[in-house]
Amino acid sequence: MTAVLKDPPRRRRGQDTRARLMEAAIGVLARSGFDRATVDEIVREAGFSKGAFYVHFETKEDLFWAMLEERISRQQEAFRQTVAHTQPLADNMRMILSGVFGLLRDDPLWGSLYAEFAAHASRNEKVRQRLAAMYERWRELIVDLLSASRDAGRTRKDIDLQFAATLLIATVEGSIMQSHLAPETVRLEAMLEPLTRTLSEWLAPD
Amino acid sequence: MTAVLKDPPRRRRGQDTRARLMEAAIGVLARSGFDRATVDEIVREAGFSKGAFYVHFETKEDLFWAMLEERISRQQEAFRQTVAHTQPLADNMRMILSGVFGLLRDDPLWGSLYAEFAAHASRNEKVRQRLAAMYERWRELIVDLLSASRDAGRTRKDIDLQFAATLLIATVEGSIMQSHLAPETVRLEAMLEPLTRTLSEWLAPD
DNA sequence: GATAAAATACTGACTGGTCGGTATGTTACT
DNA sequence: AGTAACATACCGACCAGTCAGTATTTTATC
Repeated sequence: MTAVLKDPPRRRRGQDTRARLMEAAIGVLARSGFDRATVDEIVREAGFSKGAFYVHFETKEDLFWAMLEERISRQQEAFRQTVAHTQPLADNMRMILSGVFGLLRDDPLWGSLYAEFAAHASRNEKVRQRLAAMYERWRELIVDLLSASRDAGRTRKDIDLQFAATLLIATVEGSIMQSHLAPETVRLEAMLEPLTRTLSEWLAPD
Repeated sequence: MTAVLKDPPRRRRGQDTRARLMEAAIGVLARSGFDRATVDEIVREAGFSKGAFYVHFETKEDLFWAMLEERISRQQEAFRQTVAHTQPLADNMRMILSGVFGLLRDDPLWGSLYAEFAAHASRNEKVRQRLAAMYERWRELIVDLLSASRDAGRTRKDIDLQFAATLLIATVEGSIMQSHLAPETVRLEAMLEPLTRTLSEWLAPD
């Protein structure tokens, strides 16, 4: 029963209602979590009525899916654009990290939302698979990057690329997690340079 | 007088009840999350009635706190015991990692529970502070360990210990995250050795 | 060491409120 | 006039928390 997403209705009246509902939902979901977030609150914040909501989404769960997809595709797009093939690996690393960190700085709700996604994923097999696929895609992108760098002699050869990619993701995600939950002691901005240096050194050939 | 027809193994009362409620709650919370988990389901699973619940907990939120505290203290106790001061840093590292990983393997619900805690923390300032304090405690433990190792000349001196501790935690937590959400591609057990080696090499003096 | 009284542990029906979803009506656009 | 977008009022299911009563254990009294 793959819940097919409703086609966005053609925009007729006013602005793009669906987009405004989703934007409002970001705030409400981050503030209250999926279960506590009420449809009434979302539509109120977006300046619409409940009826409008059910024109654009079949259920509340449907909205959740739409948001997850939207966030994932946006983030991966940003990632892809960042990995222009700057030559030195360290520069690439710095650009990727500052890209990701910047996204979080500009949109501070993302951290809460991601925590919500993760929690949902651990109890909902479908969501979990979607997040797993996202990880997989990231790993591919990173492996490609490292692979090219290795072929150019800029990265040590005695390293398993899959493991390296997993470790890189883990490091970044774990750092984000800590800065999200303990911002008074772990500041992402401050970690950019040391992280870049550490990871680059690790990957550099002797 | 005449023996009342009651189950011979009389239920122990009080003390035991609270523990059994909490144990049942672990499963229900991991499965449904805090908001969807109903008190009725928890007490049913524990074999009690709703009234019993409210003898031992003031609110559902109260139960959540109790569980958070219990998990944190248990994990830190395990950690403290693991860091017996085995001499080589690599061995210590391996023991710590396999300790943490083992905890997760033996109790697979922990991953879901932690995701739940994190999600809650990002919308509840009190919970967030409690988790932040937990991170802080971990950092202290790790800094102590590294500090001792450095003094013994077993760890490079040109490294900021706070940063190193943050990075170690991030790496481990991020790995756990991935293996939790994408177990088909990231297996914790398989990461034990490479992780140990990588982290040890990074910290070792040239 | 029996028994009553008090304290404690637990039961489960009930309530008051909440909220996702729907039914039906209204407005704007073609 | 017909249709899609939106509004509003409503319903039924669900659920945290309460409370009055029951069961069991502990303490007090003789």
